[in-house]
Amino acid sequence: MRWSELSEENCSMARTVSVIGDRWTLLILRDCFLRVRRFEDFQERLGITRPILANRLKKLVDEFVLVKVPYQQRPLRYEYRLTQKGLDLYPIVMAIVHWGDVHMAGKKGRPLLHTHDLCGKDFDPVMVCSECGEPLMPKQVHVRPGPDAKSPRHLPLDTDLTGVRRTAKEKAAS
Amino acid sequence: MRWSELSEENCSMARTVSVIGDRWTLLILRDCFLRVRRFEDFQERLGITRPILANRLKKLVDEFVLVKVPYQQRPLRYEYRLTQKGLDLYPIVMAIVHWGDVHMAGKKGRPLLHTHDLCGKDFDPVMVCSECGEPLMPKQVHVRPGPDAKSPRHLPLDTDLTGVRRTAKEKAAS
DNA sequence: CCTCTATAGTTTGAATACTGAACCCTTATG
DNA sequence: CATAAGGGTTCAGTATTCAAACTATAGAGG
Repeated sequence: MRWSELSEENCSMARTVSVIGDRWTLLILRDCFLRVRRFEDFQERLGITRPILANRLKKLVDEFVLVKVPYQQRPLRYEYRLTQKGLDLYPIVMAIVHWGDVHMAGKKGRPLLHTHDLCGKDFDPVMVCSECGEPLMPKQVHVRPGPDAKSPRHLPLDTDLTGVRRTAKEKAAS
Repeated sequence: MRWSELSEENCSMARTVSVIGDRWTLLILRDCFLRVRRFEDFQERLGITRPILANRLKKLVDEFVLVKVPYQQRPLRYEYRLTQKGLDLYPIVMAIVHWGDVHMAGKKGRPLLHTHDLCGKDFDPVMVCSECGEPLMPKQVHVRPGPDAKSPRHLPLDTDLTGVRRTAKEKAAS
């Protein structure tokens, strides 16, 4: 499967991954949330090569995750800013950073702390259910086909979620 | 920068990305949360090539995100299961799927719905502050150096977060 | 014994993508 | 006119990925 085909998959994860599923893109987005906005700054901070940076920024602009905004005339120069679509990536970025804080931190602790202006405290991000507000546990969630369900390859419609997989033999028998 | 160097960066995002920052790895993990566990099943569902699948599964096992568990003897065969470290990736996966649902869905709606067993309702994942429980907005969060802060290249310690970037000239003057 | 099937990989050569270094363009400054 | 800042592009060499075929283990059937 090619990158270009990924975005046509009938799966929200595949479609998102077609936009941000690349190590450099994720690191660029991290820096965007840290208010980095200019080509030279991204390049210097990330240690990314210039051709790749140009390519990734262009892709993010094409996907409306970033916009180019002029910050000076003569010579005309642009900076890259998150759109609302880009700002909506915040939970993804925070979830990734938090997992790193918990599972990949060295002995000295975490590199960065986050403070919530609303309550004034250092916090961790927690993912909760929009309906009941309880933290989400993978084993307490199950999936079912939505209005746009159809891909036989990407929706496990014939998979029971109890963990008992059917063998080819069992499938053939049914 | 090489993949191998990424994991040594002084940044939780870079460290996490060194483990999961690859389109195939993310898609494999999605399937793990859908209870897919065997090589042939991943291969068929994802349309991934066999060498890459073997490589990515090995990497995830090396990182303790997955474990190989034998499910039969003679011939000895293993399946891949999420460890606790792997289960902790759930917020990342849910955040990615949710962004796709909101920003990349077609006209027909979303491919998959999620039901929360605790409250019985279809839900969206929401990221909240661990301290006050309010939903997190990027503009209401600021960062500060943690106990393991040090990388001059990856911590914006000299960046004011108001969006006003200093030019090289201004930096030189200070 | 011999072959076929199931499962889980490995090998191989061609196609793509990434890297590092250098170069290009515009305008301002000395 | 030379140099610098800022934002890219070009190019040759290296690394990754792809598709298809091949290997390995062991049970089932003849």
